Amino acid sequence: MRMSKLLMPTLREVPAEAEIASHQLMLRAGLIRKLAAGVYSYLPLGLRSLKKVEQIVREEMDRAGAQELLMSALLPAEAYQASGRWEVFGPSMFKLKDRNDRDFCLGPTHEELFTQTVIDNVRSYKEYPMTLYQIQTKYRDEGRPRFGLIRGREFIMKDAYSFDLDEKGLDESYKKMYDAYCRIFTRLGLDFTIVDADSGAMGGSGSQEFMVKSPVGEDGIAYCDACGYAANYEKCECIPDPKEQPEGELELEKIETPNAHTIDELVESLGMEAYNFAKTIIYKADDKYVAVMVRGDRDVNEVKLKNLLGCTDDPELAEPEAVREITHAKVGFAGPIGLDIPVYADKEVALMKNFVVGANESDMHYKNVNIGRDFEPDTVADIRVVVTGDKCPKCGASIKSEQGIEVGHIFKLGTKYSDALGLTYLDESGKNKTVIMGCYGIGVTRCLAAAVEQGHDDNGIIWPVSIAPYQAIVVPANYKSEEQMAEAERIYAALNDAGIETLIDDRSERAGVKFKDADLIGIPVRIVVGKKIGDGIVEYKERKMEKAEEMAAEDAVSRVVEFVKANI
RNA sequence: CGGGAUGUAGCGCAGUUUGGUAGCGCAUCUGGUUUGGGACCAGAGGGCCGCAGGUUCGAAUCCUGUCAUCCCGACCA
Repeated sequence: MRMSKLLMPTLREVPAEAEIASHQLMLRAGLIRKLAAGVYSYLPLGLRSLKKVEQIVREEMDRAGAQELLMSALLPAEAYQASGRWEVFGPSMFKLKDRNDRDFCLGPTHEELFTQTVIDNVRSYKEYPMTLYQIQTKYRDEGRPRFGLIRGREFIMKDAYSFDLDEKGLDESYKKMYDAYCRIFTRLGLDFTIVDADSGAMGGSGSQEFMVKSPVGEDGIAYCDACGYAANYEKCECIPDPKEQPEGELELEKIETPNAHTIDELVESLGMEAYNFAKTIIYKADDKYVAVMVRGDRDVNEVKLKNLLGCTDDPELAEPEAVREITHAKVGFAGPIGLDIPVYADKEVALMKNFVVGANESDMHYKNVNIGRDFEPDTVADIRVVVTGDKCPKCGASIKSEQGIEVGHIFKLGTKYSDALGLTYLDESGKNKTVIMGCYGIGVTRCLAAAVEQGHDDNGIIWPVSIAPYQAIVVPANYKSEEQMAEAERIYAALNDAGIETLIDDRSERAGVKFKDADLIGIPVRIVVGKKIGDGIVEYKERKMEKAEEMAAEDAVSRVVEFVKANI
């Protein structure tokens, strides 16, 4: 491609709206332009990279035996009504009406559609197992789109769904997708981590996320260097840390704690450590109230709580009025003693002795509280959030944490949608059974952003060869030199003939401008035709290299071909 | 959805406190000089100052409303 004809509006200055590297660079390099919050157009260079990501995903899905199809993005409401998700999605679904006042939406995800497609079109159990996928644009009206392509309202996703006759089949289908995902992210040049993820209350038997470690990631990863265990923060199992506990049981005491309604204030006024307290927090879950206890220096993990309670709605903090009614006290003085709602205590609380809790009376706390003597929790379970330094649940070493961008998620769905929509089959003995599903997503556009987030320096993007918009660039340093231009053209033609996707910077710009742009758009390898062309010498430089190397033009061409073939 | 900030030329910004006919840098166009890491000189074009009301002789500037964008948090099938 001739850059004199290429729509590549690079920006020298950083657009004010972009906060993170990938967003800034994708705008500056002329890959994307914003149309509205979380909605972007792809310009030629951006589209080329996007198509390459899609193609890698497609090749690996096909290799794994999945079949590609394509659903509409515009969907009638009925598609989501049977599963209840027309309501569940709420405001995050883009809803619209047609001219006859019929409800439609722009599809946020397609479990129902795939399930229905299989119901309508698969006739015999002999057709299973089957995995179907599509690469398609999704719409979610996010409360807060941000970070460019990392969290948009319109984005491209590869979603796949497996259909199996039994659990064993699901395990096999899941494993195939797992392997395919590893290949995909490796080919995309991403440095990724696979973490155990929450599989939700609907009883899926497994779920893993593919994370690209990055400080701008929105998900927390807890991991262990010693044994390789890694889990989503929400999912990571917590090993109780007993701290030192006093011997014996002291006498229960009610003490005045005026206006001390936070742990910090209690620590301050009583001169004790946060881990001598137990917080009691009133949650509302599906219109029922429960009390949740964690140690003073811990936080409640609402995902674990939700799974424990098995509620449909996410648990949320009870309204202040409800708290006052339940505890007969101001907010901040709730405790387990004398409460008439179920008490769920974290495992760590069960290990505590002579600790402090709210007294269910304004400005009062109990001191020297002991489980068994003063109250009995209805349930003891792991309901806190993991913290750095916790013991690894697998090997006991110290847990570390990092942020990650979720680029893929694989999930054993089970029968949630096949039950809801009635996807069954008759087995060989004529018995009616439910098809077991898995679902597997990859954020295609997000992968593009993640690749830039992971591959850039001060000068711009550093694309992996596999998804670079072009693989090589030829730069004649002085456009007024006929000799340089002619030789650049010759090299450009040679590279194209060798099957290398090549740009030639034939613009009448100064050399500095061309170098800056080549670096900014991140082309993996560059040949500069300069003054030494009289002796047949050009410069060869990979984007990652510090300095260019001089060599004969022919050698540079074969070096580029070699480099591209080795790194694709 | 709660908290905060910002909307002025394609991009980055000043001007708003104290009302007086809109400015700088980059980019664009023309001419000239340059030509290996975002050149220089001279000239030119480009604005419903987010939008709608209001106050005023007069509003980018003051008041009210509204919309949009970004940041922190909540939420994220």
